[in-house]
Amino acid sequence: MDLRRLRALQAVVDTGSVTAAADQVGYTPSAVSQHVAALERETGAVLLERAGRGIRPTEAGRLLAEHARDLMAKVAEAEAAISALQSGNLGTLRVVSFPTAGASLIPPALAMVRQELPHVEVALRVAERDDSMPMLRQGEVDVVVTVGDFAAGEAPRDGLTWVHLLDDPYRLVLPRGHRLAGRRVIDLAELAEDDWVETMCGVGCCQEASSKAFRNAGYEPHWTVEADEYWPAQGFVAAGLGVAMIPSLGLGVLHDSVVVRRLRKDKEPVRHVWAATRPALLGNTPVKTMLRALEQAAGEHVRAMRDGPRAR
Amino acid sequence: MDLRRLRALQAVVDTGSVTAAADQVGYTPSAVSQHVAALERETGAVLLERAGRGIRPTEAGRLLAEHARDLMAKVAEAEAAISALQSGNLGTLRVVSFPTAGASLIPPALAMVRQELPHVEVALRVAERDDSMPMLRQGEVDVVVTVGDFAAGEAPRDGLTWVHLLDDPYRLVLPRGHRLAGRRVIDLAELAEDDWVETMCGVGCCQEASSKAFRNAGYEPHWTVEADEYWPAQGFVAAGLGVAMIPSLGLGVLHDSVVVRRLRKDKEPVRHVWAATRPALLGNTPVKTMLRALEQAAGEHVRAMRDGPRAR
DNA sequence: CGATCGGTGCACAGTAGTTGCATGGGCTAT
DNA sequence: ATAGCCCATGCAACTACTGTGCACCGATCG
Repeated sequence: MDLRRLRALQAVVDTGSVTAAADQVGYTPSAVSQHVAALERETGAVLLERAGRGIRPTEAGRLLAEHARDLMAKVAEAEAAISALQSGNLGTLRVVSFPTAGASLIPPALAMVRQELPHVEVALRVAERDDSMPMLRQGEVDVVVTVGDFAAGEAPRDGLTWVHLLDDPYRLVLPRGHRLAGRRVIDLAELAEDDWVETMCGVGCCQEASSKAFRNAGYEPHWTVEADEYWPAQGFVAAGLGVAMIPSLGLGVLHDSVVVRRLRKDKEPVRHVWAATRPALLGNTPVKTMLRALEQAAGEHVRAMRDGPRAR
Repeated sequence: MDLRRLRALQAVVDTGSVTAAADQVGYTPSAVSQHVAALERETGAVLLERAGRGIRPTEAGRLLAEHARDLMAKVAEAEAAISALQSGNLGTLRVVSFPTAGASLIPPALAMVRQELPHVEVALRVAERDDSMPMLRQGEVDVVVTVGDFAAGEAPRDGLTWVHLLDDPYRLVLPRGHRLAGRRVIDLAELAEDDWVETMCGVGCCQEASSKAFRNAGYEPHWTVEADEYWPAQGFVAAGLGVAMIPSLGLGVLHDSVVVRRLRKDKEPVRHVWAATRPALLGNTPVKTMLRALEQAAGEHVRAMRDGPRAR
């Protein structure tokens, strides 16, 4: 059974004439007649009978035309659904991010997506890179926001599409009364004798940059307490348990009793924050929108860091 | 949008593999791949993405495949409906008959149809030939049972299909005490002086044969009362208002006080009773069944007339 | 690292679809 | 009654499409 034939039959039944049907569907009367003849061969039923110099649909013809109408409606429905999905009026966008981005980068980006594509459902999960990348490759999620060990412009050619979001610099967090609190820029070496609050953000892929910075400064810091997140870490600093080195994305909210200071530009450790997706999804409106939103949110974060009164 | 393509896509999404889908629908993997590619071109959506050495359907692919499943179900539904209609498990059979057949011929025929095709609706109307034939030609009804002015084997070539059912002989109906009531066969000429009960069955096309018989007998009968149907006419005869000539089909029920007698075979007027349908309907199971049933009912009526104890 | 598997692109063969034209039946106006 | 027109259909020719076979490429597995 062929949709064009059913369409032709439906037109014939609707108009009551082969010629008018031909006009309607843009064929010649001959083509319409042959389509109906083919349907009659396939179904074994007589669909039209001659009536005077025109034709009249039989009961079978009317019945099949009725079903054809149903089918056309279903086809239109399918097309509408696909085009809705294409334009982002439907579907689910599945995003995974690493924990810190989940606080400062994702919320504004998601807000933008939800505003632009209000009918898209967004499913957000938080996971480290070792978990999130396989999920992306296996098609369980559509967009991953993660820390990469490669700098901007050095995206790996691994079959995925990488979008550089920002280089997230580590900052020093000092208690308000710290001897270096008055300085705007601090060299890591100056803190060799201080106590340190350790921050274990999950499995520590984001620790690489910071530990390298300590190696370069020539000492291993003296850890006092270990915080499992960046916000409690601020509390430990405020309580005087030590100083901490925290990436700027982790400083979205600040404790009253701490100050944030930059490290010397040339020795400033950074986390390369990337978004990744599968190339097949680049035509996907929600994915495109999300990537755009992430870039914009990242840009705004960078601007806020540069201009912000608290140097965060 | 093409059903074959949707079918291919559905198979791919179901099996998760182009090759397996090709096996399922009986194509080569290349053909399936190209069908999906065509769908992607038409919809502008990516339906499949490569995953390892296989493929994985995208959200759009799954969505479209789901709609394809719906469509296939609708197509199967349409095919089932048509084949049900073909086999006579569906639909409406519209029959028109002349009044007398509506009493003796139609009921057993309809009973047979309803038994053989219990799901077919039957719409029965009663009309004279001048009304019923246009109805048949215009497609308002499917089968007409009527009195024809042509004998068996002389069906007109008028674009319709005619089936001879029976030659319905006129009978004499006499009151029990009539002077000729003891005879089995009567010559019409013997009743020249009797009073007659006239029977006007509608517009009187069925009167032709009887009036010709009177002309042949050489007299014009003396009409006393006019009955609009055959059953009341029996009542008039029973009441002694005269004798009547009534076709055998009109004698399905007999009044207690009348007797039925044959006319001389060579002068016996008959009504040619025919069924007609449009040739396009000859493939229609209900129509075929109805025609067969009518022939059978007619045969049984003829047998009953021949063997019946009351010579009707 | 070679072998194999799965998917895809390309050229070709076969088939189906579309058109234009001729035919035939049926209605209508003269 | 009849000529003319209209509508549907069959036929031949051309066109477009579809399916196949083969080669290629990337990915996986031994």
